[in-house]
Amino acid sequence: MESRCENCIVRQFNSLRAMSKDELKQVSDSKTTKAVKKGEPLFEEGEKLNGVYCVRNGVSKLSKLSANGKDQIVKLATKGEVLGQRSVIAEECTNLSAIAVNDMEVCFIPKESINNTLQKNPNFTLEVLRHMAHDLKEADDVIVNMSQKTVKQRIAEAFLYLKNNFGEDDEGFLALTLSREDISNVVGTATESAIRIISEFKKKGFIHTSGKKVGIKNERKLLELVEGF
Amino acid sequence: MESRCENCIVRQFNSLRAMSKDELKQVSDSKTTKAVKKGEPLFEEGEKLNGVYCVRNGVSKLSKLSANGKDQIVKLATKGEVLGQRSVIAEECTNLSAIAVNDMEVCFIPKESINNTLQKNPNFTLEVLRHMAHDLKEADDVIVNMSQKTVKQRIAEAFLYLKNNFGEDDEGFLALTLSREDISNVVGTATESAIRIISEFKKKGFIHTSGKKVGIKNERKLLELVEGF
DNA sequence: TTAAAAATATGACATTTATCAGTTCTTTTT
DNA sequence: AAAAAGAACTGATAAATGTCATATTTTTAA
Repeated sequence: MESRCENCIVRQFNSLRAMSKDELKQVSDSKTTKAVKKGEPLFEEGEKLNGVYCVRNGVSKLSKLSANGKDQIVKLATKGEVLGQRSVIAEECTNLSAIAVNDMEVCFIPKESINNTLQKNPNFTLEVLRHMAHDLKEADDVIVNMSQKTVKQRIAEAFLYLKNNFGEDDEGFLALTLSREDISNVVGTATESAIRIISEFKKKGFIHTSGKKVGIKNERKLLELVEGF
Repeated sequence: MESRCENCIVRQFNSLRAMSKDELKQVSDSKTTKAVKKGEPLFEEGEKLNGVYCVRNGVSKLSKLSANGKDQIVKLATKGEVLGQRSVIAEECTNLSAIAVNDMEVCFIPKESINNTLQKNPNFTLEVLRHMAHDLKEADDVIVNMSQKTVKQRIAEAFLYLKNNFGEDDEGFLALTLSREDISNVVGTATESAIRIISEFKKKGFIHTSGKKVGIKNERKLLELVEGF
């Protein structure tokens, strides 16, 4: 397993690629690698972060607890994504919890390394800015989906999203397996409602399931549903 | 009316305050001031923007058209806010429309001035980044509200938001008057549903109205409602 | 391997929200 | 000032979603 950031492939996907050799060396020297087991938190809502987490492997859900006691999953972050950036930059406590959806391997980079580069290397700052601009656009889209689409449409969309972003395994099941509860927390609905709609999709032949695993059988039908028939 | 950015008070509220004197001079020389009447667009979803808009006066709604033909208002931007930043930075078309809610005065700043400074002045870039980090956090909160709160709670919250961010007039009405349709587009519901709930609030003595105008009578009750009794 | 716990699933029912049709009030235009 | 257009409002009803109770299956731990 390669442990120098300079040689890490993951870096190609995130803003760290805009760092100079020296800066990268410094990050590499100060970083620590950490294994996080499924279900364990990287950090929790309200914590003050002393650095950011670069995901090498596995998937993390970023969620926020609502007043009614339910978690809302705002984003699923995978290989290459950097978590905690927002709160390190704004120097605030995190507004989100990050919990491993499956076993993960992450690198923790102390905020000093980040802040230092932010102040000295405009290219890096600009790169981070571009990423954040992208995240903001995605967040706007989520807002519109949440408020204008039905639960059925949101679940159909979630399955298509999972296929496009995480792919399928050999047997044609979605590579990222989420519990029914996680699915309901992604689309913002009651777990029972999510289960019911999943059953309906199964009956209609849009998907097939095996335990928690879900496979897409009729992508076109799901797409039509999302678009509103 | 002062027309040099160097002396513009509005600048204190946004990232332009991190510009150097020279940079500000350049922005001031290249900017154009524009009056936008109530209901007119600053720009529309899908357009390619050649610069950003700095709001001097008035309020703009940032919205996105959903598949079912309804607008979702994602944000209300007022004095001091800079619009179009996200799409200029990401070099993409806007994902949102900006329409004047009341008569506005805005300055258009060509993207060259912005991009130029972004590449040369890390302080400015960092300042923009901080603002965007803040916007992203707010967007996350909106996602959670949209998916976890009832329409009633969202409307109560909207009124409190309007009071806190735009204040009240001499007679105790909310200073920013929105049509019932705009309110329903902010909270993501049918206009009739919004009207019905506004009537209910009136009956219960939480608010009072006069035409379109809404005044908050019992802030505590509204707050309790938002928190879930 | 078995018992216990947790997750998934389904039914019955309550609540919330959307839709449609129509009325009244306000604003704009003539 | 009257006519026309657009908002605001209300009622009836349908559809979507949440809640609670309970059964079944799967996973975990003893």
